[in-house]
Amino acid sequence: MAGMSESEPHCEALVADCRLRAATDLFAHTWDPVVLAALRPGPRRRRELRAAIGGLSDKVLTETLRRLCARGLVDRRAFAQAPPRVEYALTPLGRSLVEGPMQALGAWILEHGDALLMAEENGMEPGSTGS
Amino acid sequence: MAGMSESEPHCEALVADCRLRAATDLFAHTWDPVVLAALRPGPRRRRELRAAIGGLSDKVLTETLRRLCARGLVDRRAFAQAPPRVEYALTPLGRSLVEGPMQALGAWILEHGDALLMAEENGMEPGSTGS
DNA sequence: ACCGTTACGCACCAGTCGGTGCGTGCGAGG
DNA sequence: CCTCGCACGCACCGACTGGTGCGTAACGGT
Repeated sequence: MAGMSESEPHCEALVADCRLRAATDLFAHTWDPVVLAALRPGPRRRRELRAAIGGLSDKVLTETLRRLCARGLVDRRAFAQAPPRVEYALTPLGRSLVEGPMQALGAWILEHGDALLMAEENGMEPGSTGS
Repeated sequence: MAGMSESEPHCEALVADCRLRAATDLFAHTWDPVVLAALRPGPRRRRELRAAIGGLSDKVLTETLRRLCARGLVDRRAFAQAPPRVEYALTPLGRSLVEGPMQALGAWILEHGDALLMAEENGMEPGSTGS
C-alpha cells in the first residue's frame, strides 16, 4: 500500500473493480479499521481509544484519526474546555461502513476463521485444498 | 502494516475485534483483493491475470498468488504440459470471501464512493462535517 | 509558582511492500 | 541448433508505515 493515490489512469484495467481498490484502501492502514470499530459504541476521546485498543502509539492514533476525519468517516469535535477535550465519533458515512462491509467481514472470519488458520498453518498439502 | 503477524498476544485488548484484524489483513497487500476479484469469473493463468489486471509486476503477482494459496483462498493447479500451464482458481473459501464481504465492500463504495471522494477532496471545512 | 493532564507535533529508525531488471529451466517450433 | 513462451527466482531500490522518545501549548489544581 504505497503511493496508490493515483487518480485513475489504468483503473478500468483493474478487472473493472477499481472501486474495489478504493474500498480496500480504507483498510490499508493497520489501525484504521480497529479505531473505526472502537468508535462504533459511541464517541470517544483519544485517551479512551488508546486504552480501549492498546498497542498503538500516540502518533499513529493521531494519524489514523486524521485520515479517518479527512475521509469523512469520523467527526472530530473539540470542546473549549479546561483540559482540552476532543471527542471523535463516527459520521453517518463511517457508521455505514462499520455496520455494513466491516460487519460482513467480521461475520466472515467468525465463520471461516478456523479454516483460514488451518490453511495457513498446515501450509497446503496437495489434495487437501478441497477443490 | 508492519510485522503484524504476531500470534495473538494483546489480541483481546483490541476492542474485542482481534478477529477483525485477521480479516483486514487479508486486504493488507495491495493486489490481493484485486487478484481475488480477477479470479471470480473462473480459473486463470498468470499471463491472463497480469493482462486482465494491468499494473502489477510479475514478481508481485507471484507473491500474491503464493500468499493466497497459503491462505487457502486460491488453488494452484499445474498441468504437466508442453508450455508450462498453471491455473489459479478460487477455492470454496476464497469464493465465499469474494462473494461475501468483498462484494459487500464493493456495494458500499458504489453507494458511498462519491461521498468519500467529496470528503477527501474538500478536506473538511469546519462545520461542513455534517454533524 | 509548580505540576499534572490532554492533545498534539516532530525527529529518528527499522521493517516491509511494491517496482524494475535480469536470469533460470523446460519444452515447442523454425 | 537456436530462439521463443511460460512460470518462476533473485538482487536492488525507493517509498511508506508504524514505533519510540521527546517537546509543545493551554489550562486547572494545590
